[in-house]
Amino acid sequence: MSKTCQHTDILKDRKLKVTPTRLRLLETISEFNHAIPYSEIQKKLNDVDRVTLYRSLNTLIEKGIVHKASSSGDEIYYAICSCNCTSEQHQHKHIHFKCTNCNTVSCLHTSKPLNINIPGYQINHIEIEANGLCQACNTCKSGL
Amino acid sequence: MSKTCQHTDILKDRKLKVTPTRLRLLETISEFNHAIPYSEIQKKLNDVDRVTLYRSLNTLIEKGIVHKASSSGDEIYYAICSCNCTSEQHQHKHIHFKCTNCNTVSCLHTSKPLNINIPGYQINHIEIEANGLCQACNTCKSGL
DNA sequence: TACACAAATGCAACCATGTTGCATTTAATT
DNA sequence: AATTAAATGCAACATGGTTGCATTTGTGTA
Repeated sequence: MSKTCQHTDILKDRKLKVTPTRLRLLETISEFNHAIPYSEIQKKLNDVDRVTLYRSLNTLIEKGIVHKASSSGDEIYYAICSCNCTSEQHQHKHIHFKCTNCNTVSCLHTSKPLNINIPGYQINHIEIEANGLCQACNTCKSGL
Repeated sequence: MSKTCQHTDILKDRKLKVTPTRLRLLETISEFNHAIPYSEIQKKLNDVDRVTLYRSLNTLIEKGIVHKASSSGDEIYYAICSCNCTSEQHQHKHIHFKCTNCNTVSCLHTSKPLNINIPGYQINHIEIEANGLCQACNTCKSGL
């Protein structure tokens, strides 16, 4: 099954119309090897009105198809949800990691769920953002 | 020693001129019980040019006097650095917690440092943001 | 296949904030 | 009190979020 067909199904599953813009958006985000910065999305879809882009992105996020990654830094990054996300709630059990060397942002899935407990507090949601050296850059540097 | 004197010293320590705007900024941020949202700062210093506010905040952050807390949500929150932060690096070992009931953002210091290890990666910095119910709201709700 | 309708898009417009340059003012040192 | 580097205020521009509305388009149905 082609990537486009997969994306078509994803949209239909969420009762969204299958439009060229949405397909291009999904392709752009999923083709990118890591979480994609907004500027990159805009570059790839520069012929699309920015309001449409803004609304399309929001729709994909609302429907649990895409999520924001690493909003801390300069730019907002976006990534395809790997699983289980619905309109009701995004369920991400991963860290958003930014490599300070190659400047890529990626979603790192951890083996054991990160449990943080603070007496008296009820914690509903946790976001973790980290930076440092990614596997490739780290290997490279230590190898030389 | 008065609060203002303390702030004066903080500024002098970092070789910053002691100006009314900076003192008011520090007072505003430190008087607020929790991390203060930008809109609140602007409200308190509405007679100050927004560029000056922008630059003053940046200066305080650069000098390790103030840090951003919870940039994830709608607004950016600011808080006084509790310790050890320098121009070179902010050293925060705490979680930024947003209460979804009373909408306050606070810095929670954890007893044991949160260690996250991912094979192959070199992690230099970690930001943790959580939301849920703060101590006050949690007690309130469970008590009734 | 054509129609109808709700949804998606494009455009105009507005707002908040980030950012820079430059002229003016001011804090701190002599 | 004078000097000077730093801080401030203002103008201006850029980016991105957001809404309203008219137009276009995808999709289910007759």
